[in-house]
Amino acid sequence: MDETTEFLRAHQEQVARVREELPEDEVLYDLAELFKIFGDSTRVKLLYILSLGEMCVYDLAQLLGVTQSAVSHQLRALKASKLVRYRREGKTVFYALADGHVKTIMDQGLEHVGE
Amino acid sequence: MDETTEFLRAHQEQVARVREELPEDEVLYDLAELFKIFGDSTRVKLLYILSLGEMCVYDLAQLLGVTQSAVSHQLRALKASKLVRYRREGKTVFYALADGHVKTIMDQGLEHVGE
DNA sequence: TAAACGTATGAGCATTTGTTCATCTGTTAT
DNA sequence: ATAACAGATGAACAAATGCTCATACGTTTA
Repeated sequence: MDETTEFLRAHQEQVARVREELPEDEVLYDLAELFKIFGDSTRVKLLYILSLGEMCVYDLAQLLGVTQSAVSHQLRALKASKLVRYRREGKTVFYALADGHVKTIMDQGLEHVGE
Repeated sequence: MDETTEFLRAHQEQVARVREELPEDEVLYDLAELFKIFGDSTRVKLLYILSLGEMCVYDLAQLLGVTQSAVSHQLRALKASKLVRYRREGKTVFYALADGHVKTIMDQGLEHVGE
């Protein structure tokens, strides 16, 4: 076996090994979908606000400086990803983080960007 | 002060308090930009692969099932975000994760999606 | 029951994003 | 020197995304 062939074989071997260790495509797809949620400044801001406590839609819109409609649309996405929960109190709906993962993920991110 | 006024005042107070606790807009913007990177299945897959060890562009393209060009474009984004580092060895360039944050963030995410 | 209020949702539109194709740069081998 | 190879980059295009506007829904109050 010459050097070139040996080189190619080594590559193929590594590729094959990694392919085995890789999670299912679907899992990584879901992972990307999750992070997509955090990948928008309106939404991270929203999530950060909710990490400080529950809040109603109107106040969220005020804090974010966008339409009530826009917030509502975003909250819908967050609900779909099970990142927030909500409770109704009369005409008002209060949103809050669904669990601790969200804060942990944001904190790790903030550490990376140097905060 | 009637009930309605009191209700409004309480809202305003909470909004004001949260506004103070909120990080700079720029920080949250950077945070979103960081997560945007993870919010694409090609890129998370890429990052996951690199978490298993360094690898050259060609092999990455093979594993991801996309063009060499596409991988190169993505790696460029990852470099810009300081998520990967690289070293040249002859004609080949090997990429690897820049630091541990990346893996931590992905692991938290995987935990959330239930893996 | 009708008006008012907070929230949700669909349509439409402008922007952003990810990919491929073609081409260019840089390194090695003949 | 030049051909061959690994990777980088710009242009162009299709698809996805986030916003606003208009309107619908659910709850409360007059």
